[in-house]
Amino acid sequence: MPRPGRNTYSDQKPPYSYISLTAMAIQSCPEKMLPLSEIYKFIMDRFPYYRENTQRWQNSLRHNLSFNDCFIKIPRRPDQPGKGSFWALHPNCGDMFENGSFLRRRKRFKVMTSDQLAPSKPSDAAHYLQQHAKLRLSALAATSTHLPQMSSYNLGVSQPSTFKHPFAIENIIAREYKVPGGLAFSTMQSMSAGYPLHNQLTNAWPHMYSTSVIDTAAPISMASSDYSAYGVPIKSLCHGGQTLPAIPVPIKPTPASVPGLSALPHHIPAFLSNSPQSLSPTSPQTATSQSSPAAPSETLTNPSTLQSVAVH
DNA sequence: CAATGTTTAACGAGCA
DNA sequence: TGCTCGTTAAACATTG
Repeated sequence: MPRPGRNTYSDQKPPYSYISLTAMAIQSCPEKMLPLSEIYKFIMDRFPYYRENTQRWQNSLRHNLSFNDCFIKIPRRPDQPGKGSFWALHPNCGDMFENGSFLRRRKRFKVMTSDQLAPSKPSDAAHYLQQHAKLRLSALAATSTHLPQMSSYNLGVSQPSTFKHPFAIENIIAREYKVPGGLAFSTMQSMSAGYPLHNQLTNAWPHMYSTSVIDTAAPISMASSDYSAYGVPIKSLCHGGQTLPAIPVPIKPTPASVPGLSALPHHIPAFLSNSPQSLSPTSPQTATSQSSPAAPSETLTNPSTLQSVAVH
C-alpha cells in the first residue's frame, strides 16, 4: 500500500481515497463543513496531482459525497446565498479508517434506521434509555446564541486540547509534511482506535454533542437559538409546518430521516466516557463560548430515529 | 449555462 | 470465490 512520504505528492496520486481527501478538507476548516468548491480547492491546493483531470476526479468526489452516508449535506442559510450546499462529516464516521488504511476503509459507514438498530442487548437498551433521559434533561440547560456568520459556528464549543480528529488536517497533512519518514500513516493509525471523538464532534455538531458534554460536567456552552450550528433555524426543528430543517440532518433521504435532531447514535454514550480526558483545563479556546438560553425542541433530544453505524 | 447533486453501472483490488 | 470498497464514467436533475 502506498504511504505518504515526506515529499508532497507533486506528481503522483496521494495514498488517500476521495473519501479521505474530502474528510480532510472538511476537517481542516473550523466550521467542519465546506462547500463543494472549497473541497475542490483544498485538494488541489495540497495535492498537485489533482490539478489535472479535474473533471474526472471531481465527478468521483461528488459521487462519493452523495453516495456515502458519512457525508451529510448542510443547506445554506438564507443569508448566505450561494451555489450548492455545505458538506460535513457525519459525527460517527470517525472510525471508518480504524485499520489505518486511507485507501480502503475498514467498513462502510452507513446511516441506519432505528428499527434496524433496535438494541440487541439489554445493557444497550438500558444505556440508551439512560442516555436519552440525560440528554433530554441536559438539553434544557443547553445555551445558544445567534450566529450570523459561518466563522462563528464553532463559538461556544470547547476546543480540543490534545485530541485531534483523525481526519483533521493537523493529523494528516501536518504529519505528512512535517514528520520525517512519512509517519502520517502510522501516526493516524495509532490514534484511530478509541479516540475520544466528542470534542471534534461538538465542534461540528454542537447541537448534538453539547448536551453530552454538559452531562459530563465539561465547561462548555452551546451555540444556537434561532439558528443551529449550521445556520438552520432551530425553530423549524419542530416537525410539521416548519420551513427548514433546523439541524444538519442529512438531506439525503435516509429511511428514518425526520425533521429534527434524531441523529444521536445509540453508541454515542461511548464517547461520554472519553470526554474528561479530551478536555484540557488549559485549553485556551474554551472561554470563547457565547451562551444564551435555548429551548430545545422535543425532537432535538430524540436520538431514536436516525442512527448511524458502521456496517459491513 | 455552469456548477452542483443524484443515481446507476462497470471494473479492479483487497479481504475473508 | 464471493463480497465489499474505491474509482471512473455517464446520464440526468436541480439550482443559482
